[in-house]
Amino acid sequence: MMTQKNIKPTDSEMEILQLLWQKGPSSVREIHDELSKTKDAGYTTTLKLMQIMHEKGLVSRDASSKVHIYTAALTQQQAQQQLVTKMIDHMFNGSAARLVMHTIGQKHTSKEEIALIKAYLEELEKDKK
Amino acid sequence: MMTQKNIKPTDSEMEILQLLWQKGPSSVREIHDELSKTKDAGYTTTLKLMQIMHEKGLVSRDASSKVHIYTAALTQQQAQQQLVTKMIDHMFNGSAARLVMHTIGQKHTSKEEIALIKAYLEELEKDKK
DNA sequence: ATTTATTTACGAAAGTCTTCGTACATTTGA
DNA sequence: TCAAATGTACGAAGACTTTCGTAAATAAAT
Repeated sequence: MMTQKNIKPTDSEMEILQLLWQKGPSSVREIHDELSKTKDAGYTTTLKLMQIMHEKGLVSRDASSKVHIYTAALTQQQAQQQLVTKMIDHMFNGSAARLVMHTIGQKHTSKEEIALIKAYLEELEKDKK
Repeated sequence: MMTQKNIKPTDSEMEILQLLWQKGPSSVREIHDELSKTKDAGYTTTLKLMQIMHEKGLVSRDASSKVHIYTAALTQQQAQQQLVTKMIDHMFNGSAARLVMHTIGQKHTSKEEIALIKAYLEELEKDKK
């Protein structure tokens, strides 16, 4: 059996996935209300997007009651994984280290954040020993 | 004066930008030959793409001779920056540390890569002291 | 000089994404 | 009960992307 086709969410679909991860299984209404805070689109637009996402297998839904409830079909982990991997391959020549160093090397990475990373690295080392 | 409109390259445009960064200023022919190694599209398709990229301001070109020479209008740095920033904002809740830890936490990040990152962090610390 | 090859310009088809209007079904509540 | 509100389904328009065929200009070759 082949692994689920690698469907790439569009930006709009991504916004909806974000909300589904954040709020858990939700109705179109709930997603739409949240979405309209930052975006200007009609209700049926959101509905249609979510229906298409369902066709694509990006979300599953429970249609047992009138108000259908949608659930993300990917974990946030999986989606992040795909994006990061693609980014490393295409933009950073396959080197995770380059991505990391590029990211850290930005001025808006705070001292606290760097400390976090360092702590994490040290944890890693401890485990390996 | 407002900063150059934030045009987002499509995936196809990104492929061409990659090649322009890699090979420097190039003709359509050069880009197309390289592109066809991994992709199957006609010459005029590549041409059209690059013309559109020119309209969008993603590339500049020298049309003084018959064979136009195209140059990326963004540095690779700038493009990486945009992508990484967007990713951090949208997928990692604004925390660069989370992106970094997620990236390192993948099994295909080798010991050598991790060592590189550690060395980099230590350099950073030295500079700050 | 004239044919051949290479290149740009242009337009249009096919595909995808986003948007919304309209129709129909179901629930709510007066 | 039956009108109003809310929800889903569907189709189609408009925008954008990708693709390529054809025509016209320029350069190269014989």
